Amino acid sequence: MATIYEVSELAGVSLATVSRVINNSGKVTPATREKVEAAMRELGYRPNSIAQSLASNRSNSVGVLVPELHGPFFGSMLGSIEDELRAYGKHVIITAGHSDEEKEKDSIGFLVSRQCDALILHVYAVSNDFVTDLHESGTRVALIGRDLPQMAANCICIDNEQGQYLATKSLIELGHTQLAYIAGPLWKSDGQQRMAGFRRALAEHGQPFDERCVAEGNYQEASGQRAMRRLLERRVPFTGLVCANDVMAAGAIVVVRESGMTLPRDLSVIGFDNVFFTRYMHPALSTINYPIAEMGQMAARCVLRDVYGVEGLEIRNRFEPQLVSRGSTALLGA
Amino acid sequence: MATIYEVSELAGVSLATVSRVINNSGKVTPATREKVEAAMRELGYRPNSIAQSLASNRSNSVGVLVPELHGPFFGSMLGSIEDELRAYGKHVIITAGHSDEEKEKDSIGFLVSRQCDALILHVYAVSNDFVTDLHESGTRVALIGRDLPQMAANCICIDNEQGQYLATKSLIELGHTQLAYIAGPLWKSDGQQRMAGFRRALAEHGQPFDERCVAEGNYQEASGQRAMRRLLERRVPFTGLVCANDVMAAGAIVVVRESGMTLPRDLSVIGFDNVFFTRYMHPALSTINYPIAEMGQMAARCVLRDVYGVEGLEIRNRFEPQLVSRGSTALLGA
DNA sequence: GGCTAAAATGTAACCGCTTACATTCCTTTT
DNA sequence: AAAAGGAATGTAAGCGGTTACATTTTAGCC
Repeated sequence: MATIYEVSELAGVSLATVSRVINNSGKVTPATREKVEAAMRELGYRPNSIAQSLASNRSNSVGVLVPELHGPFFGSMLGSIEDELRAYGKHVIITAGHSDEEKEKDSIGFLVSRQCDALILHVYAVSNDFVTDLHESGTRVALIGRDLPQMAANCICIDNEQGQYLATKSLIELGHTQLAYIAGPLWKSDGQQRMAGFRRALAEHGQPFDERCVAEGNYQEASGQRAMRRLLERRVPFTGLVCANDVMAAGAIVVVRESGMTLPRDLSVIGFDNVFFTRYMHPALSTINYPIAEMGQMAARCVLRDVYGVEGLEIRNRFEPQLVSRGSTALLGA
Repeated sequence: MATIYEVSELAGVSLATVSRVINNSGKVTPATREKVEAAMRELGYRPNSIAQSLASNRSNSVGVLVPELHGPFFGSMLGSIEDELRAYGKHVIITAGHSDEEKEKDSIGFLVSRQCDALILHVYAVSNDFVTDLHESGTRVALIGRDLPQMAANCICIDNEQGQYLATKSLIELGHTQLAYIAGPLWKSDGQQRMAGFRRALAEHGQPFDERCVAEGNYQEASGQRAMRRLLERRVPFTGLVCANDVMAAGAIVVVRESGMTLPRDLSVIGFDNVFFTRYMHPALSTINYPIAEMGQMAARCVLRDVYGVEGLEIRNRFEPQLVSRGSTALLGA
């Protein structure tokens, strides 16, 4: 690969001038600009962005850390982040943290050492303090799914508690008085918040909370199946099932059908997230909309604004969950 | 961020020695290694990987280019690639090409200028010659979904024609004699191959090919819906629907239901890809297994073997599509 | 202890680019 | 026409590492 040196040689100018035309910085006579561009064309020159980063101390790349790459949820987020950043010529380095503290820290370390100009994080395992420390030590961070007062302007979040509350309330309003809940992992903040929303809805409508009607999962499909089996084994009857995410709901429904029930006649099920495949399910899954793509876009815009000085971007930090009623929930007894 | 210079200062050794302990290269006395490690710990030192890349001319990162980031298909692929590479300390830079020639070339250029040690490509728009040129010019490339004789050892592929043949044959064997086909984009090679498989199955079973029973889509859901509407409008009756991928099948099924038909009684539908959500559909979608995650893993292994000299990896270049029969297809009239 | 070879460590050039500052070249002004 | 000032270009010092090669230390042996 040709270097800037060869270009300057061929064009008969100095390194600095070539650099100026590459970066459109400083003053360059149209004539010499043309000479340089011709030389670059002739050599098929592309600047070595590693060297650019090292010299300029910015890399035009932003690091993204998500829990998982597979599955429906984070793909949407990554897609919107890449789209938004790419429109401004920035690029994306992606790592998966697998909700493991070591791995999350390791990934962050990698992204930082990789000179990412900023980080967009959707993390679970790492503590709030770790994130604020990172932020306060000068690393530019946008956070999705957590709200930290010290860096509120860079947090993009949604009210999980309220979302689960809405979901639960919708079933109660359909006449269901016996509800079961498949919770997310209770060591994760959103898992706790969603559980709290479930309980609040029960409490507000004077319904008792029964531990036997709750099973904890880990947001993955198989855990939804296991949770459903456990719920059925306990033989406490219920007519409505609230799930902390769509994927577990899909898993649970497999088990529901295995045991001979029909949706929504024998059981109303509601999920959470509104991932794309919920509308392919039959009956289509009722759920709570979690605008993850839009949230990713907002995180990207935070970065564009704070780090790259792009102006005039509309940014929303807080999103409201919304009920999406579809065929999987129905009036009790209908 | 501390630099190697500060570490050497604090440890009272030279830059070279610090570099040696970082890279475990050359001989270092246990005592001085300990001194250096202590200094690194004290300073919270992390090597600047940009500088390492520039100096050593390798970046320990591999670039991945996929058509899209959202959707079920490429997420699986990215997940397995990241897992495999990460196990060897390599990292992943991801870009989306959106099946557009300019964007694909631009992405490749970026990844190259980013000093990626290798590229894993799943591209559509760019020509075969472009890829082989890239390969022959010394860029390390692993190709998913295309088979180029000049670089067969670095191609990971599957027989699309055979897959679509199997899908079509399965419907014929269930007694269906009137089949419709929702094709993939016919300018993409896999779109053509799948179409060819559909036609071969018809021909082998003495069934005529009727253009009115074919509608072209672009692999996205909405195009599946549109295609289905077109097919219905033409009023040529059919009892079996073959789709070039699962996502379009899911879209088509929405329209099927809108028009009052029940699956699989009134229509048998089969997809292609076996993306994860097909088992959540109801009836679950029959399809052709396309082991995209495994193929991504193999591409990663190609890179590990060729570029990083990892030995003893089992690598498969060619995969066979397999029929997955589920509830969306049934015996005609059953 | 003195000599030598091997092992450990140090020196300095280099990777390809950016950028502060120095220099040269035009214009303009008087 | 000479001086002044601004525009264009050039020079060279980094950015933070790696690595070939030089130098020093250590160890082994007689």
